[in-house]
Amino acid sequence: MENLEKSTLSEDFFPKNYDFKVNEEKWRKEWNETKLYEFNYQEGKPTFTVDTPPPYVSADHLHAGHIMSYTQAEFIVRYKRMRGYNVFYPMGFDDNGLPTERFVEKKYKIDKSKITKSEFVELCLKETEKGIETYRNLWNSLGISVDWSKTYSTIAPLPTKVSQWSVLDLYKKGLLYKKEMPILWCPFCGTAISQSDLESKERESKMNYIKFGLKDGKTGLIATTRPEMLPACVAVYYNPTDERYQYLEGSNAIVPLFNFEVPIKISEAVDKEKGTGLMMVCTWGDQEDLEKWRLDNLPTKNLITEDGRLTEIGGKYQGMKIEEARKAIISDLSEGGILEKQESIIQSVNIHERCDTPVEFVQSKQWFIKITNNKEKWLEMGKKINWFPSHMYNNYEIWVDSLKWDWCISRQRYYGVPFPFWICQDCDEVILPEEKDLPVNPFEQKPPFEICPKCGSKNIEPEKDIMDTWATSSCTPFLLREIVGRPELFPVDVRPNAHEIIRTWDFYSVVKSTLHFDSVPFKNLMISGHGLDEQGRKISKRLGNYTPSDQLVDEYGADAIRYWATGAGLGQNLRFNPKEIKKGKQISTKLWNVARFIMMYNQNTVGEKPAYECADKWIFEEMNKTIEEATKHFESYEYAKAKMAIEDFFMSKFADYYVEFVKYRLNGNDSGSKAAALSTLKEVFCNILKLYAPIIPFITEELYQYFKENKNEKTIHISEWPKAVKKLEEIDISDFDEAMGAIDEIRKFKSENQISLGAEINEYKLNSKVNFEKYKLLLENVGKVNKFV
RNA sequence: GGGCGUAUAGCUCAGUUGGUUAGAGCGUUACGUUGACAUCGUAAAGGUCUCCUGUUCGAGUCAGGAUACGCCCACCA
Repeated sequence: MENLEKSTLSEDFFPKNYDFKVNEEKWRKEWNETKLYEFNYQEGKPTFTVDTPPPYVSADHLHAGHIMSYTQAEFIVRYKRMRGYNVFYPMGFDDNGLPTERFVEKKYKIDKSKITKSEFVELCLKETEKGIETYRNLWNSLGISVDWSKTYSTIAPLPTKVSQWSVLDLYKKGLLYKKEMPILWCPFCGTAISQSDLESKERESKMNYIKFGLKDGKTGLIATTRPEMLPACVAVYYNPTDERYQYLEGSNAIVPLFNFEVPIKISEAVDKEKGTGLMMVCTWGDQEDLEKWRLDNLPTKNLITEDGRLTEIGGKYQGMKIEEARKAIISDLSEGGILEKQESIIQSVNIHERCDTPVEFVQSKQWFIKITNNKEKWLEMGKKINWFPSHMYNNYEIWVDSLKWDWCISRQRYYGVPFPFWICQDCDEVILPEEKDLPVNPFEQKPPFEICPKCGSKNIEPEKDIMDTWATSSCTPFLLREIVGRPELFPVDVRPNAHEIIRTWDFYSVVKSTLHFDSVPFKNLMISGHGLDEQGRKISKRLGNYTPSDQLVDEYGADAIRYWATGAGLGQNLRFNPKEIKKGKQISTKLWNVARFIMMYNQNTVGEKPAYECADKWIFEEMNKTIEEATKHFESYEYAKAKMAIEDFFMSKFADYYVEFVKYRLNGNDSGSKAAALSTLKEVFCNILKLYAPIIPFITEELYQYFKENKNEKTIHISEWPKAVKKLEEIDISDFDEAMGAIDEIRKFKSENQISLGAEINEYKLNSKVNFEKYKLLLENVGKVNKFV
């Protein structure tokens, strides 16, 4: 049968093939120009605020893992936008502090002694700019729907103001204090660090058994991996129930090589089985040393300098680096016959996560936020947040339980937000700015008083430390509202991030919002997994096991990559998989071709009264189920399940069956039936596009232009999310699955007898039970059977 | 050492509150199509649902235990 309509579907009107490069570029441009994602507060419209992680600017290694975690959150954002929320989704950049400095140091191989502070900061700023640009380009090409007009960087004036306000407020509340005490120190980075900056790493080490002089000329063995700590030894301990050492009670031990006496003490905490049961305590070799030192008020011997060398306490080893001193001391012990034996062991040591250097305990004066006295509160607040997936709360709880230190937020670095404080050098009085004067740069601005209000001294200096990166980024939940001046945007609705920053960004945000406002920082927390390479290894810069993101987008297109990102359930790791990406492309192609098919017949039915049939009702009902299911899954952040539901409907029901069911009607002469088929096709397909829109925004936008009902509507992305609607209640399709079964039977028969599905057969004897009267037309036409016998 | 997660076809994963013969996609094989579809269809092969014990009329699903892998934390005399 000849079809005039078909010939009118010109290449200009609807191209045969979908060109993702051209289309994605077109819509990218359009969305940017029309400021589609720009947030403008509207009275009465519900808001949805997203506190997306401000990434570090070390953006030269963006890979599929980054794409994965950001797009997974973005699916939800797009869904919410279509649900009618006024979405506030600004992007930020964490561009200050140690991560940026380390990045710049590595990239330019900087020797810090040969560069001035301002030159260094200059480089940091330059790299920051470049990093932001890289991110912005990639995010834009992926269709991440952030509002670029509200972009912040943590070192800009407003975020600085908020961070400074935060420490000022905490100081006034007595929750921020400066104190000199043993702290965690990174000798490589030359700064204090916090417990959350630690990682542990296994390494080979030697357990040294060293002879200590005891009373009555006896000797006792002490096992240690850190013999270089000997000069800082302040006591020796044994367990009070250890019979081997009872006779030592109240006596002293002589530290070998250095020949000074230390008291011998008892403690239940000493494990008789470990080492030799005799334990030396130094200031400070490990956590246990610190405990004993605190508990028993032991004296302090500062052995380690800020650059990781021995102080004058080290005697002849003074000035040596820790590793050097260890070797030298072992060698001397050995020569003197004081080293009984050495054993190789695997030891796990705490290292600084930014540089892998083993950390030290150093006596230093730092700023701390009180957190260890408040664990119950952090747990209580953590429970008020909805965790997706819920078991991720465990990570949080374990972290809170393991807290040993107050949160050290001061860093001895260059590039970051300064504390808004001046310090009287004579009496240590902290001089505060007025809140209204924030942000302040104490290095450039004068303090509000020239004279110390406490002691009258004129010797006032700016606080020279800067804030830790988490001390500033933990303010984002109450920074966002400041960006647009809308107090009601706090607490934010959702924070999406990967699980490795639960103990930092998430925990510290809870701390700050609690201490300032007694509120949770965010209502929902959406935790993503990691991107893995094809072998299942974590994607990392070091392994180089990834294709750069821009190359991925170029090769496959944004929709296809986004499609891949739906592959892992929330919180699960996802392997990079080119086949899944190609599948994404396939879905696009299928959508395109279905659209093309519908458009071929999309003429000359205007004004016809549609006469709906069973197949129409069936596909509407299936659609309703799909809408309900997909909506339920999106509501609980289960984008992967939503995608599966949508796909099953589109591929297996709509394209495989319904489209086949209506071909004969579209080509036939029953204008009412044809109009019904066409309007059903269009309506259902339009809803399919909407359901897919959060996941593959480009092709759905392109096709929506052909199928939207309201021609004034510019974009699918703020169109209304589909609703399940009751339709065609007068039609009974309770036996429709029987008709489907009959069609399957005919298809199978043809295939088994090597007959083309398109070929007509004269006679067929149906085995399936079916209401033949009712489905005669459908069966004859879809099965292409002339006569059933 | 403690906690959490994962374990289903060659690969990637679904499997709702326990209920016939455990599914999909990709891959493989055979055949057929190629007038919306650089496709598509029909079928075949492929699983002791990691293992053990239990609860039950009935367990991939629930309980207890084990193993492997991943992650978090602790230990680091």
